[in-house]
Amino acid sequence: MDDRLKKPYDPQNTEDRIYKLWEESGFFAPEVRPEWAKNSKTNANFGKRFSIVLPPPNATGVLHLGHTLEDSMQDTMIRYQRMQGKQTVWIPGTDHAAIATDSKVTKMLEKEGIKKKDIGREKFLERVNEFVEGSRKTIVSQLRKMGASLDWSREAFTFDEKRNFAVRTAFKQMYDDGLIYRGHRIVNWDPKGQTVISDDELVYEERKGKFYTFKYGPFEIGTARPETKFGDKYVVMHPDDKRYQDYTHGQKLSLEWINGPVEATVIKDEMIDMEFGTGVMTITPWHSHEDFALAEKYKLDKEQIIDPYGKLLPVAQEFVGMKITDAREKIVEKLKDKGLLVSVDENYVNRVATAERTGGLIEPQIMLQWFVDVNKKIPARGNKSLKELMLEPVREKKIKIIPDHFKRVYFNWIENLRDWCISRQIWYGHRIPVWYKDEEIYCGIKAPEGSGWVQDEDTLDTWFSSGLWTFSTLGWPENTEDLKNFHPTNVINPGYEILFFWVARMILMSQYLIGTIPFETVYLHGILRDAKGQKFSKSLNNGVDPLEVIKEHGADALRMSMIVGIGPGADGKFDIQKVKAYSKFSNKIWNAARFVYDNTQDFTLSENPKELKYDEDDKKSDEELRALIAEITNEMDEYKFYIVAEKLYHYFWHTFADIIIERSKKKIIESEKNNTNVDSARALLLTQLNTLLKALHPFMPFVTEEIWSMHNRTLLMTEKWPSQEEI
RNA sequence: GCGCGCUUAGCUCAGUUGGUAGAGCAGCGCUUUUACACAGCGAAGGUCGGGGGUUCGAAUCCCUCAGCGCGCACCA
Repeated sequence: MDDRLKKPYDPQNTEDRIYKLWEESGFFAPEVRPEWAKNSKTNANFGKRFSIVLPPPNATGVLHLGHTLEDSMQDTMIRYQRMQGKQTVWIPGTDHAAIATDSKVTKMLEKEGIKKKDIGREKFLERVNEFVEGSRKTIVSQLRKMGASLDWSREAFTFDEKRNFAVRTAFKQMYDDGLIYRGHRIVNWDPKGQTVISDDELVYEERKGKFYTFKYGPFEIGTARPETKFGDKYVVMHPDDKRYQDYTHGQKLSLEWINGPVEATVIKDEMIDMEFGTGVMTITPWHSHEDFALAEKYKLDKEQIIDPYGKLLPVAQEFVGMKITDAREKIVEKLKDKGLLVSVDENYVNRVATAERTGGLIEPQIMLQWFVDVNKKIPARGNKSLKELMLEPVREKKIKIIPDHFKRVYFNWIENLRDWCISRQIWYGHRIPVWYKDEEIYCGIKAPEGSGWVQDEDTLDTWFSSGLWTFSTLGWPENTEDLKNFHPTNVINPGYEILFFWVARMILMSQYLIGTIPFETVYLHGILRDAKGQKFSKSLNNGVDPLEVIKEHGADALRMSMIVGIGPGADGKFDIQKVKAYSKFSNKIWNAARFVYDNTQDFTLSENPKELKYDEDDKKSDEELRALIAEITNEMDEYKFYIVAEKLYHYFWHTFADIIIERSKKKIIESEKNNTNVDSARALLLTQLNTLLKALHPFMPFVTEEIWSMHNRTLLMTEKWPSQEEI
């Protein structure tokens, strides 16, 4: 017996060694394959391929437990498919996460007393790159610790040379097709981050504030934001509101307002909720999405009140230059003095929009920005719009979303989708490939010839480059072998919280740029929470370092705890007890192997197992395992890993160990007394163990590989997944 | 307001097309027998949120009520 087996299983002294073995074998890459897999006679899946791209972790930090959930699932998928004889590739990479990284490095510099603007764009970007490279290295080493069989030769970064080329190519094509346009639109301005952000990057928060009611000529109007009201010269009410039936649409009224008399125009529109407040409101088109829409509808004037720093403009007259937060009470005071304040509700709960990354309070502004038109018909794509290109494959089931109910959420989002604002006023990111010279505009993959051209200062929304990920990692826009072989990818495995951010954008980009779906299956996972069900967060200080868990309990145990009992789309709770339980299971497998190997010394399995004469009990056990294999193979194909893992656990422990091993003990003892032949019992033990090691390998790769290595020269990783007939 | 999900053992959660309910932890009892004592084995524990319906049969399908959670939109 191998000496290693004499002690309990020790993951810490095993895992790194095994990982090195795998990596050096070259089998993570699709080009390197075992002989049986290269042969159409021995491989039922000959010629089939299977690819996954890793959702690239943000290069803003280290991996947390949430990532290990994804890593465990995807490695299980890819190892299973590899053992099925398919040519598999799982592509690693990291995401530059433009705005998140930019704001993180900005904060780091601030701690050093350095202001971004003082060191300039170039120096700042040097610092960012340095930081990102550090994070990337950490992330890569953590993925190795998890046992992830990623093809490192294909590692990509959303902001490396090749991906930058892909981004410029994509941008130009969309620009030429009129899908990307520059225009003055109302956008979400983050005064803190000094950049625009997309609708999806908003986080709404409930805040208690004051709700004021003012006299506005013959009306009473309500507002939570008096500081925006200077320019208000349109007063809106519902056409069916009997209280105001004496006023007509377009009627002009002179009235006294904050800084003197104004001429107000009556607008009648059904957008008004008669039940809310007094049923009358004034509008501020420059600083409200809804008011903007109304102003567009009736071609009303729009006036800017607040500047990008959150200060009042000259329209505010005596309040000019004041911060809006400081001005608010003073404006109310003035209105009160003028006798225009009717009432103040102190307990008003307002939902305010904040920026996801900086926490800044969003101020809608009309600004010149770049947008992706989601409604424009595209002749090259059957006259469909991007919206339709996103809807179609999911509707027609070319893309399957697991769990199924998320497709309704997806449809709901697309139906309400507005044009996607893609320009950002930050330095870190893909620079917009557009140049200006006087009145001329040039969009191209390379800078235009000639002097005097100035490139657009803005960078792109990080999701623009992530949207290309399934094919930019495979070499697009070059028509590479990888692209031909591995796109569309088979499955993508992100958390449901990035269904819109990422999954939808990948479908958009792939459908439009290459005319195919990016993946066949979207397996959404949930959020991993702590044992109490709280989100992991810095403020709660409930973070758990995956490396510590691996060090103490082993990667296999952590992986199992991430898979068993966590259904698709369901949030999981991290409980160290669960990890401990699967660490015991690792040891159980180890000890069972010890027993089997101990009792099968000088015994080799017959080439033709069918010659074996099992007794009734053993025959039953043999059939039971075959049935289990058939069952779990189907379930693996249906991405039901959480069920398979549990079944294997249960079979190994309560059938193989409790029944088969125990029964064989009796037989072996008896045979020693009576000198009978127990080869069939030994054969059953060895066959069952081998089969179970193979079946467990995608879930618990380290312990299974280590045991396998004691009696086999091949790598378990490249063994053939057991089939019912071949056991 | 629109939509989605959840409610199963003391706790945290699984349960694939409807066919006598499962795991981990906790608790209880037993055990050093040729794998395994930081272990193993065994027993116990559930009217599957309430009510109604379809069915030979429902945790599973339909209706309804209640509680919890989430997403989207609006909030002048």
